[in-house]
Amino acid sequence: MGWVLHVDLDQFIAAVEVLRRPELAGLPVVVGGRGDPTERGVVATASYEARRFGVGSGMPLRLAERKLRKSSTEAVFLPVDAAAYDAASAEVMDTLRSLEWGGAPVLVEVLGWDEAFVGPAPGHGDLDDPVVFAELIRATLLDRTQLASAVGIGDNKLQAKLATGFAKQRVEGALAREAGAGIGETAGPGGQERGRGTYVITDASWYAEMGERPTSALWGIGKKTADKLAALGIATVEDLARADPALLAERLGPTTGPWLRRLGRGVASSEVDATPYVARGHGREETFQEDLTDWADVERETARIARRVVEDIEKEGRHAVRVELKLRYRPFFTLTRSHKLPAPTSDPDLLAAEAVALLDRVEKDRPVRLLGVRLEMADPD
DNA sequence: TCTGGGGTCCTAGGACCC
DNA sequence: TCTGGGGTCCTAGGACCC
Repeated sequence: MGWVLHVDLDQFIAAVEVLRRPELAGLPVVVGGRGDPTERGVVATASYEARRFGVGSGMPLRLAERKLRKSSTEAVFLPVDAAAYDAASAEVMDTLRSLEWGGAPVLVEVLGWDEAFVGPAPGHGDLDDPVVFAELIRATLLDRTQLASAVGIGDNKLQAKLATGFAKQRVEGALAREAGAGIGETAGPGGQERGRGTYVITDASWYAEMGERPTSALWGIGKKTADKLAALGIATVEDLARADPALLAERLGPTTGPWLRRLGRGVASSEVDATPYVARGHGREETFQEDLTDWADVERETARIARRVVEDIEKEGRHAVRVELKLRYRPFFTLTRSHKLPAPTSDPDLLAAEAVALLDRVEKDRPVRLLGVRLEMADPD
Protein backbone atom coordinates (compact mmCIF):
# COMPACT_ATOMS: atom_id res chain seq x y z
CA MET A 1 0.00 0.00 0.00
CA GLY A 2 1.47 3.31 -1.03
CA TRP A 3 1.51 6.45 1.04
CA VAL A 4 -0.28 9.53 -0.21
CA LEU A 5 0.24 12.99 1.20
CA HIS A 6 -2.22 15.88 1.04
CA VAL A 7 -0.83 19.39 1.37
CA ASP A 8 -3.09 22.31 2.29
CA LEU A 9 -1.87 25.89 2.76
CA ASP A 10 -2.91 27.78 5.90
CA GLN A 11 -5.32 30.65 5.25
CA PHE A 12 -3.97 30.76 1.71
CA ILE A 13 -5.73 33.86 0.39
CA ALA A 14 -5.31 35.89 3.57
CA ALA A 15 -1.67 34.75 3.83
CA VAL A 16 -0.91 35.89 0.27
CA GLU A 17 -2.45 39.29 0.98
CA VAL A 18 -0.44 39.71 4.20
CA LEU A 19 2.76 38.69 2.38
CA ARG A 20 2.50 41.58 -0.06
CA ARG A 21 1.22 43.97 2.63
CA PRO A 22 3.21 43.10 5.76
CA GLU A 23 1.58 45.97 7.65
CA LEU A 24 -1.61 43.86 7.72
CA ALA A 25 0.00 41.17 9.88
CA GLY A 26 -1.91 40.67 13.10
CA LEU A 27 -4.99 42.56 11.88
CA PRO A 28 -8.39 41.03 11.16
CA VAL A 29 -8.23 40.64 7.35
CA VAL A 30 -11.31 39.74 5.33
CA VAL A 31 -11.05 39.00 1.60
CA GLY A 32 -14.23 38.90 -0.43
CA GLY A 33 -16.19 40.43 -3.28
CA ARG A 34 -14.86 43.79 -4.37
CA GLY A 35 -13.56 44.51 -0.89
CA ASP A 36 -16.41 46.82 -0.03
CA PRO A 37 -18.30 45.59 3.04
CA THR A 38 -21.31 47.72 2.18
CA GLU A 39 -21.86 45.77 -1.04
CA ARG A 40 -23.50 42.44 -1.83
CA GLY A 41 -20.85 39.74 -1.54
CA VAL A 42 -19.51 37.11 0.80
CA VAL A 43 -16.28 36.36 2.65
CA ALA A 44 -13.80 34.23 0.67
CA THR A 45 -11.28 33.96 3.50
CA ALA A 46 -10.88 35.51 6.93
CA SER A 47 -7.62 35.64 8.87
CA TYR A 48 -7.39 34.00 12.29
CA GLU A 49 -7.75 37.43 13.89
CA ALA A 50 -11.03 37.98 12.03
CA ARG A 51 -12.28 34.47 12.79
CA ARG A 52 -11.98 35.19 16.46
CA PHE A 53 -14.91 37.59 16.01
CA GLY A 54 -17.03 34.93 14.36
CA VAL A 55 -16.25 35.87 10.76
CA GLY A 56 -15.97 32.93 8.38
CA SER A 57 -16.11 31.88 4.73
CA GLY A 58 -19.44 32.27 3.01
CA MET A 59 -20.68 34.94 5.38
CA PRO A 60 -22.16 38.07 3.78
CA LEU A 61 -19.64 40.92 3.83
CA ARG A 62 -22.16 43.20 5.46
CA LEU A 63 -22.52 40.82 8.39
CA ALA A 64 -18.74 40.43 8.69
CA GLU A 65 -18.43 44.21 8.84
CA ARG A 66 -20.99 44.37 11.64
CA LYS A 67 -19.19 41.72 13.68
CA LEU A 68 -15.80 43.36 13.24
CA ARG A 69 -17.06 46.82 14.07
CA LYS A 70 -17.05 45.62 17.67
CA SER A 71 -13.39 44.63 17.53
CA SER A 72 -10.88 46.97 19.12
CA THR A 73 -8.47 46.74 16.17
CA GLU A 74 -9.16 48.11 12.75
CA ALA A 75 -10.39 45.45 10.33
CA VAL A 76 -9.23 45.36 6.71
CA PHE A 77 -11.49 44.40 3.80
CA LEU A 78 -9.80 43.44 0.53
CA PRO A 79 -11.12 42.48 -2.92
CA VAL A 80 -10.53 38.99 -4.30
CA ASP A 81 -7.45 39.18 -6.55
CA ALA A 82 -7.51 35.91 -8.48
CA ALA A 83 -4.39 36.72 -10.54
CA ALA A 84 -2.31 37.13 -7.36
CA TYR A 85 -3.53 33.81 -5.98
CA ASP A 86 -2.90 32.09 -9.32
CA ALA A 87 0.71 33.28 -9.21
CA ALA A 88 1.29 32.30 -5.58
CA SER A 89 -0.34 28.93 -6.20
CA ALA A 90 1.90 28.24 -9.20
CA GLU A 91 4.93 28.91 -7.01
CA VAL A 92 3.65 26.48 -4.39
CA MET A 93 2.92 23.73 -6.92
CA ASP A 94 6.28 24.19 -8.65
CA THR A 95 7.98 23.89 -5.27
CA LEU A 96 6.14 20.64 -4.58
CA ARG A 97 7.02 19.25 -8.00
CA SER A 98 10.69 20.06 -7.42
CA LEU A 99 10.86 17.88 -4.31
CA GLU A 100 12.53 14.50 -4.18
CA TRP A 101 12.31 11.93 -1.49
CA GLY A 102 14.89 9.19 -1.04
CA GLY A 103 16.33 10.27 -4.39
CA ALA A 104 13.03 9.63 -6.16
CA PRO A 105 10.83 12.24 -7.86
CA VAL A 106 7.22 12.78 -6.75
CA LEU A 107 3.93 13.36 -8.54
CA VAL A 108 1.71 16.32 -7.70
CA GLU A 109 -2.05 16.40 -8.26
CA VAL A 110 -3.33 19.96 -7.95
CA LEU A 111 -6.77 20.31 -6.33
CA GLY A 112 -7.18 24.05 -6.29
CA TRP A 113 -5.24 27.18 -5.42
CA ASP A 114 -4.07 25.85 -2.09
CA GLU A 115 -4.27 22.06 -2.11
CA ALA A 116 -2.46 19.15 -3.70
CA PHE A 117 -1.88 15.44 -3.33
CA VAL A 118 1.73 14.30 -3.41
CA GLY A 119 2.83 10.72 -3.96
CA PRO A 120 5.70 8.68 -5.32
CA ALA A 121 6.25 8.66 -9.08
CA PRO A 122 5.55 5.26 -10.61
CA GLY A 123 8.45 2.83 -10.53
CA HIS A 124 9.98 4.47 -7.51
CA GLY A 125 8.45 2.25 -4.88
CA ASP A 126 7.05 3.59 -1.67
CA LEU A 127 7.91 6.70 0.28
CA ASP A 128 9.91 5.81 3.35
CA ASP A 129 8.94 7.58 6.53
CA PRO A 130 6.22 9.84 5.12
CA VAL A 131 6.04 11.88 8.33
CA VAL A 132 9.62 13.03 7.83
CA PHE A 133 8.82 13.81 4.20
CA ALA A 134 5.77 15.79 5.31
CA GLU A 135 8.01 17.92 7.51
CA LEU A 136 10.35 18.48 4.58
CA ILE A 137 7.40 19.64 2.47
CA ARG A 138 6.25 22.10 5.12
CA ALA A 139 9.73 23.45 5.78
CA THR A 140 10.49 23.84 2.06
CA LEU A 141 7.20 25.60 1.32
CA LEU A 142 7.77 27.99 4.22
CA ASP A 143 11.33 28.65 3.09
CA ARG A 144 10.60 29.23 -0.59
CA THR A 145 7.13 30.81 -0.47
CA GLN A 146 6.79 32.08 3.13
CA LEU A 147 3.52 30.15 3.32
CA ALA A 148 2.62 27.82 6.17
CA SER A 149 0.86 24.54 5.49
CA ALA A 150 -0.55 21.38 6.99
CA VAL A 151 0.05 17.89 5.61
CA GLY A 152 -2.14 14.83 5.92
CA ILE A 153 -0.88 11.34 5.33
CA GLY A 154 -2.92 8.28 4.44
CA ASP A 155 -3.05 4.97 2.65
CA ASN A 156 -5.24 6.72 0.09
CA LYS A 157 -6.34 10.19 -0.98
CA LEU A 158 -9.50 10.19 1.15
CA GLN A 159 -7.57 9.40 4.30
CA ALA A 160 -4.84 11.92 3.50
CA LYS A 161 -7.37 14.69 2.82
CA LEU A 162 -9.22 14.04 6.08
CA ALA A 163 -5.92 13.81 7.98
CA THR A 164 -5.03 17.32 6.81
CA GLY A 165 -8.22 18.59 8.38
CA PHE A 166 -7.20 17.06 11.70
CA ALA A 167 -3.72 18.53 11.43
CA LYS A 168 -5.24 21.98 10.90
CA GLN A 169 -7.61 21.55 13.81
CA ARG A 170 -4.71 20.68 16.04
CA VAL A 171 -2.70 23.71 14.91
CA GLU A 172 -5.66 26.07 15.30
CA GLY A 173 -6.46 24.65 18.73
CA ALA A 174 -2.89 25.16 19.86
CA LEU A 175 -2.81 28.70 18.45
CA ALA A 176 -6.04 29.58 20.22
CA ARG A 177 -4.73 28.24 23.53
CA GLU A 178 -1.47 30.12 23.10
CA ALA A 179 -3.29 33.32 22.20
CA GLY A 180 -5.35 32.86 25.36
CA ALA A 181 -2.20 32.30 27.38
CA GLY A 182 -0.46 35.24 25.72
CA ILE A 183 2.30 33.18 24.13
CA GLY A 184 1.08 33.35 20.53
CA GLU A 185 4.20 35.07 19.19
CA THR A 186 6.48 32.14 19.92
CA ALA A 187 4.73 29.66 17.64
CA GLY A 188 3.96 31.67 14.53
CA PRO A 189 1.33 30.73 11.99
CA GLY A 190 0.99 27.04 11.36
CA GLY A 191 2.96 25.98 14.40
CA GLN A 192 6.15 24.93 12.72
CA GLU A 193 7.64 22.71 15.36
CA ARG A 194 7.94 19.11 14.31
CA GLY A 195 4.79 17.04 14.03
CA ARG A 196 2.30 19.76 14.83
CA GLY A 197 1.14 20.40 11.30
CA THR A 198 0.93 16.78 10.18
CA TYR A 199 -1.52 13.97 10.86
CA VAL A 200 -1.76 10.35 9.77
CA ILE A 201 -4.85 8.25 9.04
CA THR A 202 -4.39 4.71 7.74
CA ASP A 203 -6.53 1.67 7.03
CA ALA A 204 -5.49 0.46 10.49
CA SER A 205 -6.64 3.62 12.27
CA TRP A 206 -9.64 4.44 10.05
CA TYR A 207 -12.42 3.32 12.37
CA ALA A 208 -10.69 4.64 15.48
CA GLU A 209 -10.36 8.07 13.84
CA MET A 210 -13.57 8.24 11.84
CA GLY A 211 -15.97 5.51 12.98
CA GLU A 212 -17.97 7.55 15.44
CA ARG A 213 -17.97 10.79 13.51
CA PRO A 214 -21.05 11.90 11.57
CA THR A 215 -21.17 10.93 7.89
CA SER A 216 -20.87 14.62 7.02
CA ALA A 217 -17.25 14.49 8.25
CA LEU A 218 -16.44 12.57 5.06
CA TRP A 219 -15.12 14.35 1.99
CA GLY A 220 -18.04 14.38 -0.43
CA ILE A 221 -20.92 14.13 2.04
CA GLY A 222 -22.63 17.41 2.73
CA LYS A 223 -25.71 18.28 4.71
CA LYS A 224 -28.25 17.02 2.18
CA THR A 225 -26.72 13.60 1.81
CA ALA A 226 -26.11 13.33 5.55
CA ASP A 227 -29.82 14.07 6.12
CA LYS A 228 -30.85 11.45 3.56
CA LEU A 229 -28.60 8.90 5.22
CA ALA A 230 -29.86 9.83 8.69
CA ALA A 231 -33.39 9.13 7.48
CA LEU A 232 -32.20 5.60 6.71
CA GLY A 233 -30.78 5.25 10.22
CA ILE A 234 -27.23 5.90 9.05
CA ALA A 235 -25.69 8.53 11.32
CA THR A 236 -22.02 7.69 11.69
CA VAL A 237 -19.20 6.67 9.40
CA GLU A 238 -19.31 3.20 10.91
CA ASP A 239 -23.07 3.00 10.24
CA LEU A 240 -22.34 3.86 6.63
CA ALA A 241 -19.64 1.22 6.39
CA ARG A 242 -22.11 -1.41 7.63
CA ALA A 243 -25.05 -0.19 5.56
CA ASP A 244 -26.83 -2.46 3.09
CA PRO A 245 -25.31 -1.76 -0.35
CA ALA A 246 -28.59 -2.52 -2.11
CA LEU A 247 -30.42 0.02 0.04
CA LEU A 248 -27.79 2.69 -0.64
CA ALA A 249 -27.95 2.06 -4.38
CA GLU A 250 -31.74 2.16 -4.40
CA ARG A 251 -32.04 5.38 -2.38
CA LEU A 252 -28.97 7.32 -3.47
CA GLY A 253 -28.41 6.08 -7.00
CA PRO A 254 -26.49 3.35 -8.80
CA THR A 255 -23.18 5.21 -8.81
CA THR A 256 -23.55 7.28 -5.65
CA GLY A 257 -24.68 4.38 -3.44
CA PRO A 258 -21.59 2.21 -3.89
CA TRP A 259 -19.36 5.28 -3.69
CA LEU A 260 -20.87 6.28 -0.34
CA ARG A 261 -20.25 2.82 1.02
CA ARG A 262 -16.61 3.02 -0.04
CA LEU A 263 -16.35 6.39 1.70
CA GLY A 264 -17.67 4.87 4.91
CA ARG A 265 -15.10 2.11 4.80
CA GLY A 266 -12.27 4.54 4.06
CA VAL A 267 -11.71 3.01 0.64
CA ALA A 268 -10.46 5.30 -2.13
CA SER A 269 -7.85 5.63 -4.82
CA SER A 270 -4.26 6.25 -3.84
CA GLU A 271 -3.19 7.07 -7.37
CA VAL A 272 -1.85 10.60 -7.70
CA ASP A 273 -2.87 11.93 -11.11
CA ALA A 274 -0.45 14.60 -12.26
CA THR A 275 -2.14 15.12 -15.64
CA PRO A 276 -2.47 18.85 -16.27
CA TYR A 277 -5.98 20.12 -15.59
CA VAL A 278 -8.20 20.66 -18.61
CA ALA A 279 -11.40 22.55 -17.84
CA ARG A 280 -14.71 21.15 -19.08
CA GLY A 281 -16.22 24.58 -19.20
CA HIS A 282 -15.97 28.16 -18.08
CA GLY A 283 -18.59 30.50 -16.77
CA ARG A 284 -19.08 33.85 -15.19
CA GLU A 285 -21.91 35.02 -13.04
CA GLU A 286 -22.73 38.30 -11.43
CA THR A 287 -24.92 39.32 -8.56
CA PHE A 288 -26.04 42.86 -9.22
CA GLN A 289 -25.79 45.43 -6.49
CA GLU A 290 -29.37 46.33 -7.33
CA ASP A 291 -31.80 43.90 -8.91
CA LEU A 292 -32.49 44.46 -12.60
CA THR A 293 -36.11 45.28 -13.31
CA ASP A 294 -35.85 46.46 -16.90
CA TRP A 295 -35.71 43.50 -19.28
CA ALA A 296 -33.62 45.46 -21.77
CA ASP A 297 -30.95 45.65 -19.06
CA VAL A 298 -31.22 41.90 -18.51
CA GLU A 299 -30.60 41.25 -22.21
CA ARG A 300 -27.70 43.69 -22.41
CA GLU A 301 -26.00 42.27 -19.29
CA THR A 302 -26.47 38.71 -20.53
CA ALA A 303 -24.73 39.57 -23.80
CA ARG A 304 -21.92 41.36 -21.96
CA ILE A 305 -21.27 38.44 -19.60
CA ALA A 306 -21.42 35.96 -22.50
CA ARG A 307 -18.72 37.91 -24.36
CA ARG A 308 -16.48 37.84 -21.29
CA VAL A 309 -16.78 34.06 -21.08
CA VAL A 310 -15.97 33.81 -24.78
CA GLU A 311 -12.75 35.73 -24.04
CA ASP A 312 -11.97 33.17 -21.35
CA ILE A 313 -12.37 30.17 -23.63
CA GLU A 314 -10.53 31.87 -26.47
CA LYS A 315 -7.51 32.31 -24.17
CA GLU A 316 -7.40 28.52 -24.11
CA GLY A 317 -8.09 28.23 -27.81
CA ARG A 318 -11.23 26.24 -27.14
CA HIS A 319 -14.67 26.05 -28.76
CA ALA A 320 -18.02 26.00 -27.01
CA VAL A 321 -20.44 23.13 -27.58
CA ARG A 322 -23.15 24.17 -25.15
CA VAL A 323 -24.43 27.45 -23.71
CA GLU A 324 -26.03 27.65 -20.29
CA LEU A 325 -27.85 30.62 -18.84
CA LYS A 326 -28.35 31.03 -15.11
CA LEU A 327 -30.88 33.39 -13.64
CA ARG A 328 -31.60 34.23 -10.06
CA TYR A 329 -34.81 36.12 -9.39
CA ARG A 330 -35.65 38.13 -6.34
CA PRO A 331 -35.71 37.03 -3.59
CA PHE A 332 -33.50 34.01 -4.29
CA PHE A 333 -35.01 31.63 -6.84
CA THR A 334 -32.51 30.21 -9.29
CA LEU A 335 -33.05 28.45 -12.61
CA THR A 336 -30.96 27.42 -15.59
CA ARG A 337 -31.62 27.04 -19.30
CA SER A 338 -29.19 25.46 -21.68
CA HIS A 339 -28.82 24.69 -25.35
CA LYS A 340 -26.48 22.39 -27.23
CA LEU A 341 -24.99 24.18 -30.20
CA PRO A 342 -25.43 22.74 -33.68
CA ALA A 343 -21.67 23.04 -34.14
CA PRO A 344 -18.71 24.00 -31.92
CA THR A 345 -17.87 27.69 -32.11
CA SER A 346 -16.06 30.55 -30.39
CA ASP A 347 -17.78 33.32 -32.33
CA PRO A 348 -18.58 36.06 -29.77
CA ASP A 349 -21.57 37.46 -31.67
CA LEU A 350 -23.10 34.05 -32.15
CA LEU A 351 -22.53 32.92 -28.56
CA ALA A 352 -23.85 36.19 -27.12
CA ALA A 353 -26.94 35.78 -29.30
CA GLU A 354 -27.37 32.17 -28.12
CA ALA A 355 -27.19 33.29 -24.48
CA VAL A 356 -29.72 36.06 -25.04
CA ALA A 357 -32.00 33.65 -26.92
CA LEU A 358 -32.17 31.45 -23.81
CA LEU A 359 -33.89 34.37 -22.07
CA ASP A 360 -36.94 33.63 -24.25
CA ARG A 361 -37.48 30.53 -22.15
CA VAL A 362 -37.88 32.30 -18.80
CA GLU A 363 -40.37 34.64 -17.16
CA LYS A 364 -39.64 38.28 -17.88
CA ASP A 365 -41.74 40.00 -15.27
CA ARG A 366 -39.70 39.46 -12.13
CA PRO A 367 -36.67 41.39 -10.76
CA VAL A 368 -33.35 39.69 -11.57
CA ARG A 369 -30.71 39.41 -8.89
CA LEU A 370 -28.05 37.38 -10.72
CA LEU A 371 -27.15 36.50 -14.28
CA GLY A 372 -24.63 33.88 -15.31
CA VAL A 373 -23.40 32.41 -18.58
CA ARG A 374 -21.47 29.19 -18.80
CA LEU A 375 -19.89 27.66 -21.87
CA GLU A 376 -19.24 23.96 -22.01
CA MET A 377 -16.25 23.30 -24.20
CA ALA A 378 -15.28 20.77 -26.82
CA ASP A 379 -12.22 18.69 -25.99
CA PRO A 380 -9.06 20.59 -26.90
CA ASP A 381 -7.45 19.78 -30.25
C1' DT B 1 -27.24 40.28 7.34
C1' DC B 2 -30.64 38.40 3.36
C1' DT B 3 -27.84 34.40 1.03
C1' DG B 4 -20.45 34.93 -4.08
C1' DG B 5 -18.23 32.78 -7.79
C1' DG B 6 -15.85 29.07 -10.14
C1' DG B 7 -16.00 24.50 -10.94
C1' DT B 8 -17.30 19.02 -11.19
C1' DC B 9 -20.23 15.01 -11.32
C1' DC B 10 -24.65 12.59 -10.86
C1' DT B 11 -29.68 11.86 -11.39
C1' DA B 12 -33.95 11.77 -13.58
C1' DG B 13 -37.36 12.45 -17.06
C1' DG B 14 -38.70 12.90 -21.76
C1' DA B 15 -37.66 12.33 -26.64
C1' DC B 16 -36.41 9.33 -29.93
C1' DC B 17 -34.94 5.13 -32.06
C1' DC B 18 -34.81 0.20 -32.86
C1' DT C 1 -54.77 -2.50 -29.79
C1' DC C 2 -54.51 -1.68 -23.06
C1' DT C 3 -49.90 -1.43 -25.36
C1' DG C 4 -42.14 -4.34 -24.35
C1' DG C 5 -37.89 -2.90 -23.30
C1' DG C 6 -33.37 -1.24 -24.01
C1' DG C 7 -30.11 2.40 -25.36
C1' DT C 8 -28.73 7.15 -26.05
C1' DC C 9 -29.17 12.09 -26.25
C1' DC C 10 -30.76 16.37 -24.31
C1' DT C 11 -32.13 19.23 -20.61
C1' DA C 12 -32.85 20.88 -15.77
C1' DG C 13 -31.73 20.53 -11.35
C1' DG C 14 -29.21 18.97 -7.24
C1' DA C 15 -25.22 18.28 -4.44
C1' DC C 16 -20.71 19.09 -3.30
C1' DC C 17 -16.14 21.26 -3.11
C1' DC C 18 -12.69 25.15 -2.87
